Amino acid sequence: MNENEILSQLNDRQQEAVLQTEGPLLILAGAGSGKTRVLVHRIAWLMDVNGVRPWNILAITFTNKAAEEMRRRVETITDLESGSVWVSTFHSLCVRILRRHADLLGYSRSFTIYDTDDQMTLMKRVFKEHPGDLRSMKERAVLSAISKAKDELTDVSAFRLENKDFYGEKTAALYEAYQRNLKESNAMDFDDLIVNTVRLFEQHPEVLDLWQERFHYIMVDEYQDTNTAQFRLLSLLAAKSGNLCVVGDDDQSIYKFRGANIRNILSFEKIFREASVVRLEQNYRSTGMILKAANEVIRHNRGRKEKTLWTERGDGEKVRFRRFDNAFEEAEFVCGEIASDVRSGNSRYGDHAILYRTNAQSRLFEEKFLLANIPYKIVGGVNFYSRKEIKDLLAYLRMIANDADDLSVRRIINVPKRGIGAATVARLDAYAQAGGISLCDALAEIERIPGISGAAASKLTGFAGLIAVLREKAGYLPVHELLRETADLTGYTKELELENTDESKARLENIEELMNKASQYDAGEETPTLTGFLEEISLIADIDTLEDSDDRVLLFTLHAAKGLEFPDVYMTGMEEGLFPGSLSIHADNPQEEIEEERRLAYVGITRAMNRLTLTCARSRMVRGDIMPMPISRFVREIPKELLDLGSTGEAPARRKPGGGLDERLRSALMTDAGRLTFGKEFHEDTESAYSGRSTYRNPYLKGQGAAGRTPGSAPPAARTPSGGSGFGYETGDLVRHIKFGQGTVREMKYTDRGCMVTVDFQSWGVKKMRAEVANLVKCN
DNA sequence: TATATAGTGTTTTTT
DNA sequence: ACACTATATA
Repeated sequence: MNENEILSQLNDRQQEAVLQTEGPLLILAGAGSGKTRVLVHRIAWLMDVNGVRPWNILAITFTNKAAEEMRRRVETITDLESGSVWVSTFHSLCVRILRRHADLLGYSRSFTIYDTDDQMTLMKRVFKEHPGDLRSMKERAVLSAISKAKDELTDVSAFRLENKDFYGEKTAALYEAYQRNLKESNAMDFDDLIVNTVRLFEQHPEVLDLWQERFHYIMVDEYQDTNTAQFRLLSLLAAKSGNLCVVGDDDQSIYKFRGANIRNILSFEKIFREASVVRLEQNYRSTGMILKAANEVIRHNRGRKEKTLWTERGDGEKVRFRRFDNAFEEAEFVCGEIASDVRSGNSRYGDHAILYRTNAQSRLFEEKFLLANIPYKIVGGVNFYSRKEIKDLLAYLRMIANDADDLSVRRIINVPKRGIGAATVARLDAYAQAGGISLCDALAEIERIPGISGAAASKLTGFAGLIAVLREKAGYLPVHELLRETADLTGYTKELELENTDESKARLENIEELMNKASQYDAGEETPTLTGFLEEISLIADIDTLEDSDDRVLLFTLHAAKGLEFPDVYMTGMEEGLFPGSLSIHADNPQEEIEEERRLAYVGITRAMNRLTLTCARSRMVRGDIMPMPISRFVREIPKELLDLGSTGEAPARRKPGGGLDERLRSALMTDAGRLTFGKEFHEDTESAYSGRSTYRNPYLKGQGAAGRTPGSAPPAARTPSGGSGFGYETGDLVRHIKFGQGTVREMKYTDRGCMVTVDFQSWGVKKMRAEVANLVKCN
């Protein structure tokens, strides 16, 4: 593109940001103000107008998905091959650098990356090794102290100097032991990736020079969420060229708990004194009502850079607020609304997003969507890669790739069960410790290990042999085949097959899924390697795998939703104690903590393009008991004229505590309203979902029958349950469910909640569900 | 050594 | 509510 083409697509402020290519630049970009657009056009300008070579440009994004998106957009507007522009996250960037120079820091290039679970396992081990009275300390707390230290680039000796009290000293000792263990295992945790890159640059000026020469122009997205270590990294890289452009919004800083340093943005101008500042305040995303609500909420924060977003879009609909008796009804409402929206043809499932504060809240929604056969995807939450069977198999791969990885060896030395007990492992470990060698190395010298008897020794030899075979295969097999061999040769698959329970079947499915991912990796990479595969799955988050093309309702935590936008957004669980969470309300520094929560609310509100709905429950199950939940202060901070309170009209600002008769009547009305939506219309909708638009593919079913039924084959299914079954099937019939597959109807019972049908599914066992929503289809 | 059971604590949020 | 740990038992 030429100059005019690039500039014509931008407003004045955006143009300013693109034209200012030299020197430090801070772009204060409000939510939805087109910051990605600016970054993309800036890259295009650098390349097409200024003639900068693509490989001299580095862009850092918050997620891999954002990186990919940016690369794609640059690709479409530039004349040049943009492939060699580096667009990556901090962590991926650091790994790429470290793989090249790890030996300078005393690591091998095949170092392993430890995730949060691995960190915990390692810390538990460190606790055990550590004599003395650590009983009162928690691994979690120590890990978080260490992580915090690393975010601030505080090494063990500095930590020791800063923390001289009893617990400080203990923590310092644990920090030291933890780091030693990591290094001996040739492993780094997430924080180490950043810290070690900084150390590399500081200790090896020639290496720093190399990379400074490479990156003449550096751009950083989501700058408000960088921590001290990341900022140091940027300063080092940009020290020579001085061309550092950061884009951020202090109002969207929501990762303080992870070390994000809001000072980085508030004082950028002080640190880089000749820095230019550009403000982007025109919002292109949301309607006026939504934007006003967002402005009103964030206005309650002190210590922010004053700015007010505006839009040329019209006011649009008011922000809807609905309150329900419990979380169950809240979920029914949201589910029913989305179902009827899609049925009416106004939107697709993928236009809707459900946001919540904690991952635990997703379960209720999941249940509803499952029963209603609405395609959905929960992003984040229980990580696929943290499932036991996945971690087990990956542990095998890791020990193949990195023989110093004792943590992985320990994990799978007796998995599946091969009769190697704790006592034997302890002796092996003692021998390895004494000789200063890894467990793998010790395995090669079994005959010399004292105390290991004939039986135990032969079992260990067998294990060592197995590993040797796998290692040999790793030399020539692609990753997915190596994975299959591993699952077979170790007997892992066999064991699960023999177990033959619902759970073991699900685990087998997961293993299959892992192999699929490996195949995808093998196919998509120019030079696939085992290390590369392991690295990819450690650094790729759930959100990164999201395909825009598939049409499903998306469920996120508010954190995970950052940087995304949706036409129709539901913010759920708007309750004091949940959001803002009780931890922040009762913190030592409530003001600060609540402000962070408020920024989170701001992020949530500004995700919405056309319609925003806030919901909450009067009572909610919290850790086992039912708690009364007041309406979130963030709802109350929105002026009433911006809110649509629904037909039952509960004014959030003056709700009577205790609830008199009035209140109870209104509750009842509210409940009914929820039911109405859910009952009649809902059923019709699930049918329309079945008969066409849905692209939902059930991951639990393979091959035929995995997709929804073909258009036109929907059953006539009368809704009135009077007389016969009224559902197109009866007791004894073979039926099919989209998730559970085929099963036999055992019982049909009519209650005041409608017809409850009990089905004995072939691969899931007996399930009881509401016939109205189960959408069972009779098989012939 | 492996398994069943009772008891314990735990959670915001994530690369 | 749930997962994880320590303990008792075969």
